[in-house]
Formats: sequence, structure tokens, C-alpha cells
Amino acid sequence: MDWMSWQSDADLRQEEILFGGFSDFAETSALLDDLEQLYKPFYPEPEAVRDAGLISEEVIEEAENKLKEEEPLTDASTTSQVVHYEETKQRRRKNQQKREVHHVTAADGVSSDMWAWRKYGQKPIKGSPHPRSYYRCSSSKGCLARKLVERSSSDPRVFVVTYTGEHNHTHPTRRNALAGSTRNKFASPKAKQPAIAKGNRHAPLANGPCDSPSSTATRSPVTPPPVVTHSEEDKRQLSSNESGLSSGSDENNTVPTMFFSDEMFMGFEELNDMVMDPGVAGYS
DNA sequence: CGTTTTTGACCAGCGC
DNA sequence: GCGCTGGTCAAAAACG
Repeated sequence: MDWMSWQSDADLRQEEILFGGFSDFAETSALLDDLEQLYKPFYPEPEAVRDAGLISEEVIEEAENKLKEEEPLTDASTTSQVVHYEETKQRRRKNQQKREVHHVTAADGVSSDMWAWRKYGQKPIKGSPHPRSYYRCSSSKGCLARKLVERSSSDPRVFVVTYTGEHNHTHPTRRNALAGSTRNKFASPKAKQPAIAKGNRHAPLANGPCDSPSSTATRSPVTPPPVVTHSEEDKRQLSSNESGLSSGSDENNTVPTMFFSDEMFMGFEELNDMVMDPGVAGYS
């Protein structure tokens, strides 16, 4: 609803605002390297710009294939890859201006993006045995950032994360991420039955703890940290620094070191869960 | 109570 | 023009 209205022309404007903010943010952050990785998708990267118009979907596929050949994926290795390409062809689907494709393994979860994502849809994708999950940034109300997560059809251990749109705020913020954030951690069976019985159009195979990335890990499978992260982190942040978070947090603030260090640990915990969970860690 | 996930329905782009 | 498909909406349920 509200999405529809502002979506189109807000994009351009927010790009500028946002990118400036991000640069500052990244520079002032303690974990530069990590952060740069995390926020890469939303930087106005020179590469991305340079590549504009040169990279097509085929390139992405090519990159994907190449990736798989070159990196067979060891469990513990960090194999997150990014492919930039700009939406230049008219024939693309709507709202696909710019996207970043990441290949992420479970191990990457620890270091993947720290934004708060809220799932808003899931659909089976033709040609892929695994459903695709749709996430939007829940850190800020009007945030345009979206994230698509799907399992690689060729290697279930790999999640293909596609970022679209840009954040209109400088760093992950949450109001009250606690509520509902840990739902289905252990997939309550009764909850799902009725819905499934209804006869679903999408996600026939998903949603069990098995294939649905999100059902177990609360949020995006590849982003365990962000999941709990904000809830936990906010509790802390809020108590001491509540004021800005809900609305004004977008304005250039720097992120306390606490934020990251704690988050990292949380990430590990979550990762643990994830690895334990057959649905996320890989098929058993 | 505020937030999230789930999921059926709807909409629009794309190929034929 | 039609059908398929991907992407989004929104109601309901669940969670802390």
C-alpha cells in the first residue's frame, strides 16, 4: 500500500541521501572490513557504476556457475560472493533497478548483513526445488531495501541472496524487534496445519522446518545475526539510548562498538542453531 | 501491544 | 490477447 505510492520516485532521492550516510558510517565504524562487506550492497560502488549496462542476467548466471566451480564450498569457509549489476534493460521486471547477488553459506551467516529483515512473502520458483523468500527491511518504515533469499538449486548449502533497493537509513534500527522475532524457533507443528490444509498456491514444499529458510531461523536464513541481533541489541541500546532509535535513528549516528561485538556473539549462537537445524544447515 | 511469520490472493511484466 | 511467473499485499496467527 504505502509502498506503492512512494516507491518509484523515492528511489532516486534516497540513493543520494543514503549513500552519503553509509560512507560516513562505514568509515567511523570499528569493524570496517566486516561492515564494508555487509553494507556493500548499498554502497554506490564504483564497480557497480562502472558495470552499469554491461552486466546482464547472463553474467550473473555465469558468475554463479563459475563460483560453484571455483569454490566447492567447504562448510566453514566464507564464500560470500557478490555480483553487481545494474538494471539497464527495459525488459526486466518492474522494480528491479539494481540488485546485488550474494552467494552465502551457512557459515556466512555470521558475517552477513545486519539489517533487520521482515519476511513478506515466499514463493516457489520455477525450475528450483526451493522456494524463494522475500524480505524487506524492517528497520525503517519507508525503507526500500529488499532481499530475496533462495537456496541454490545446484548446491542446497548455498543461499542466493539478492538485494534490491536501498536503505533509507544509515544503520540498522529497530523499534521493538522482540515481538514475534523468535517465532517458530522450534516450529510448532500445530500452528501450521490449518494453513497448509487450505491449499496453498505457493510454497508447497516449504515452510516446514526443512526447506523454508525462515521458519526456523526466525528471519532470513543467511542472516542469523540480524535476526536476533536487533532485538537483543536494541534491548541494550534502548535502555541506555532509547531516544533515537525508533524514528530519528536514521540520522547519522555512529554505531557503538557494543553493537557489533555483541552482535557477533549472537550471530554465533544463531549460527549454531542454524547448523543444528537440518533445514538450514543442509539436508540430512 | 507491537512486531513478525505464514500464506492465499492479487497484480503486472514477459513470452508466445 | 492469453497464460505463466515473479513480486507484493494483507489478514490471521503467533510470539515476547
